[in-house]
Amino acid sequence: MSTIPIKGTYDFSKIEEKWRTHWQKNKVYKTIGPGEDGFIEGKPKCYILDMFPYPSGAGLHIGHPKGYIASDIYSRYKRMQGFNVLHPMGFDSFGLPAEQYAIEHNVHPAIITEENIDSIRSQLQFLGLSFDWDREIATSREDFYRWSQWIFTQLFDCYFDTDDIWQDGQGRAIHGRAKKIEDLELKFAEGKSYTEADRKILGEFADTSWGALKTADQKAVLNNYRLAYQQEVVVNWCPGLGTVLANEEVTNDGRSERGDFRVYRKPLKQWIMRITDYAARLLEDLDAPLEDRNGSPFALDWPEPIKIMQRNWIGQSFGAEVRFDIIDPMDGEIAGQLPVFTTRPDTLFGATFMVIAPQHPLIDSQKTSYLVPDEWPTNALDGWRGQEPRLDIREAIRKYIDTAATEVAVDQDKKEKTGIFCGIYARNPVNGEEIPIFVADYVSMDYGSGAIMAVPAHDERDHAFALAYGLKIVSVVEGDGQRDDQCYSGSGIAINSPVIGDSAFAINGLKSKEAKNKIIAELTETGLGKEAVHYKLRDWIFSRQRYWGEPFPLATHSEGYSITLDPPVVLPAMDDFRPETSDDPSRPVSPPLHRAGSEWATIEVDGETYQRELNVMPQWAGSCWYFLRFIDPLNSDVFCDKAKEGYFMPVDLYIGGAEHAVLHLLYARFWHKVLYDLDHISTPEPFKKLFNQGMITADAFQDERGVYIDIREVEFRDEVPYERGTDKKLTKSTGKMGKRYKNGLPPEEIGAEFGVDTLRLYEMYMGPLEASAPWSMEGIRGMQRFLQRVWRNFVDQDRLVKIGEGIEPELDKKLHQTIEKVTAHIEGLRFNTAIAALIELNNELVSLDKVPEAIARPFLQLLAPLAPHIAEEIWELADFAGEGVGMQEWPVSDPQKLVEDRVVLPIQVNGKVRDKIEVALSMNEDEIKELVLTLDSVKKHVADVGQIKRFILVPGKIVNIVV
RNA sequence: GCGAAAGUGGCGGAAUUGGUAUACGCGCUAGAUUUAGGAUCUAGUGCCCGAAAGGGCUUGGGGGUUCGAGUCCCCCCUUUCGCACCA
Repeated sequence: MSTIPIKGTYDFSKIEEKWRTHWQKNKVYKTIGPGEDGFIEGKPKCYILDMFPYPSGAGLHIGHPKGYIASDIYSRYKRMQGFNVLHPMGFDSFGLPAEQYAIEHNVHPAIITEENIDSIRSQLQFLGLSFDWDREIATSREDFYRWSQWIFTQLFDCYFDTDDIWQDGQGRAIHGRAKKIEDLELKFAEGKSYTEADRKILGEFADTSWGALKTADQKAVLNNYRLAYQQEVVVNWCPGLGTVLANEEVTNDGRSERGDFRVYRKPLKQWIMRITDYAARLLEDLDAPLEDRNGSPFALDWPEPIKIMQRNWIGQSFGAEVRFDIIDPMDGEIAGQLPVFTTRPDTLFGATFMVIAPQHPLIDSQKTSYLVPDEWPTNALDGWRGQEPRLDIREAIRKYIDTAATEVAVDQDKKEKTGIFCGIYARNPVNGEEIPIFVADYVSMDYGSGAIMAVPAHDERDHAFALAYGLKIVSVVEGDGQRDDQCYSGSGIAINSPVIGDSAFAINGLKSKEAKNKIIAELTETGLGKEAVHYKLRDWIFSRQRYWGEPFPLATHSEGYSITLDPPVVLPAMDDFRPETSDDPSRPVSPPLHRAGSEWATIEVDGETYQRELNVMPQWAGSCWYFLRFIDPLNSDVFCDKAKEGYFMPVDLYIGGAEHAVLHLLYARFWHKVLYDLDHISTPEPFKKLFNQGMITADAFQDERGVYIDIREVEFRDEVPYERGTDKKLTKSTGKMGKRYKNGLPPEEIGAEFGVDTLRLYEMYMGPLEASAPWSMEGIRGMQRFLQRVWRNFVDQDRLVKIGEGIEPELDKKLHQTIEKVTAHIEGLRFNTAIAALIELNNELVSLDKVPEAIARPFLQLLAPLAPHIAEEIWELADFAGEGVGMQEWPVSDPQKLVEDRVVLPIQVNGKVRDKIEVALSMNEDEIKELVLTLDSVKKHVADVGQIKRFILVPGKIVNIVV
């Protein structure tokens, strides 16, 4: 085990230590941007970004840096190609993980976060990653989060003008853009009319002109437009964590992803981001030809599966909004209208009932729209009365609503449909038929209008409900594979619908698509509905009831409206930063900043008293824009200098895990577009090329109680795993590397045993970067052997380089083929095959006494991005000129030397390889045919020439004789 | 249920537009060198039959297109990931 350093052997730890120190001390990888000393005008840039880590207390294991190694190789390669590479690193240090860790270890997050950052930074430096550490940022530092707060004020002080259709440099028409809220105020002052939502808020002042409104009422209207707005919404309240969670932070069985506590639905006033306004643009720009403000075109080069996930998440669907008249059960008059969204307007004639969500205002007894009669209508079937048919109707509905409301946020596997009749009927606009309205929890308030028209013959859910409640099923579409007793949700031909002459909605006999168009046209004509587009995407709840996050730069007036405060709003130092947790979902919500005291919470602005906002922002806030701060991290005047931003953006390569496929990437794109609309930045999208690296998986071992045993405590006897020194047999499983599974190894441990260059190479050699692959302690030795062989090929026992003159033409050809391959493979992020090509070339060098200089230089250059320490060391020993191999120009292959003049041609008979011949590439078909037919191996299978049906020659590739 | 990705030796994996399947590495076998080696070097290594020459088979399974299929088309199986009453 002991490595006695024999003179001249490859002493990786000394070499790596030496170069690591050299790079850091001399700031070799410092990036110089526009306006800074030494900036070279006209030098092309390349912005290579990693998804920054949160500074966990556990530190990094060897699985973490896979993506960082990849981006480092690419960065070093691009530098050698003459690019001004920006390759920064920072820390996502606000948020739950840091706070939870602080709570567990009873240390203040402000302290533990910086400690963790220090240790992770040194881990990253140990790996020889070429970050420019002068640009380090951390989202929890005041000089960073003041700008997160500033961006929030931008979102607060703007609105999305849907009516503005504008053109980008490509001439593409874009619908809607963010504008300053003052523009909207001006429009109102000039007489812009209020929307229905505005009027609702204004109540008795709905007809008052803008100028005559009180400030509070004006602000209340503006809240309807701001991209960051406040609203009481039903949220996922997790008393166990003492905070609200985003939908995506809640698991399928209604528990918190972090901590595994129960989550409840609770109405709460929250700050929300109006991301839905950007749904169409976020969707469109995934594939659109884009252009930055310097006129350079680009398009998103993202993995298709990630684009698909984003498309699904945004969930655009086309259809129609149809308004059904509601009939007041008391007097039979039309009491209002119930708008529904449907993707199948062609099935309107099959709508036999309607369903509304439990939160729908029609059945909210507190609202004026409440229409539930005081008795069960006589024509209501018994089965329509729900679980407790004896209850009177209002009581029964109230009970049903209550149950639905308190139920765990997401209810899985709840296939059987429940619901109850509301006692109210609606009139189908296309045929005047009166149909009952049910309330059921399979319809949710936050999609569409919270109400649906139910077409049991052609919708699975409606079908199930109709069967359970004995409702009419009318088939109106006839299509392939349809069965009488089942619902048919495909398209086909309209049936059981009016024929021409009977109705304006005559669609009988039309194909589904035509029927849709006709219905939509007619609905629009008659004012009963219109074409509509809906999105699954919801607005983004932005408040967290925690301590360790950005405070909102907001304060609230006693009349209820909020104003922005100038950042920074410094997070108050608090000894007790813990959230108030409990098991009781009904306890009032009180964020930790409550305890900062009224001295902090109360603030005076222009002689008026305001209360500071006590929620903080979610962890996403910092990661929505951190890549912009890297460009200009020390600027204290603006979040990012415009000239620098214009030079470095967009990010050319963004490497990170696929777990951020939707949320982080969608949120960051959203903020970016707002900043773009407000002309703070120059690109409509932040990340040009995205790449998701795969995981490194590892075996994990559990004892019979299911307790994980540290992999270092596992030993194998006859291939059976045991806990070291005991008779305890263990069971093996394979999966994610992590602290939980006790199967993660720290990079320092592997680096000390095998060397950092070896570790880097092995992680890249394990397979394609995007794939997951299992760690193997045997496999890594192969890479160590490779580097040892490189060392021995170049350096002798006395630590003298073995570099010579001259070069064999065959080896020269091999060199140029290798340059060609390595360049293409690194460019395509296929490092595994790049390394394989280098191994092949290196194996050719083993038999030589001296490596020709004409090979040595380019070989070390090709190796430098992958294994930088050893490459630098040999380059220095060889006394090659320049400031190190990493500063050399990337080698270029000579196309002349790549040309093959002779080629081995496989000879097939009936598709089976029977022989191989080496021929000059210049030989023509007749010559080859003549030659091939003289071969014994061919004669054996081709009795006589007359049998040959076809003679196929693919020049330079293959010969196939068909007999 | 919907959507996506993947399935190649004992193992990790390679293979532009269909054109020598198994590059490269691990492991294994034999030999060399060495006091020793988890060092190094050389040779071999997909599977089956065969002493050999040689032959047959092989990219999850089954069909198809083609002179020729890991690659294209259809059906099925398995694994992983994402979404999930979205009207």
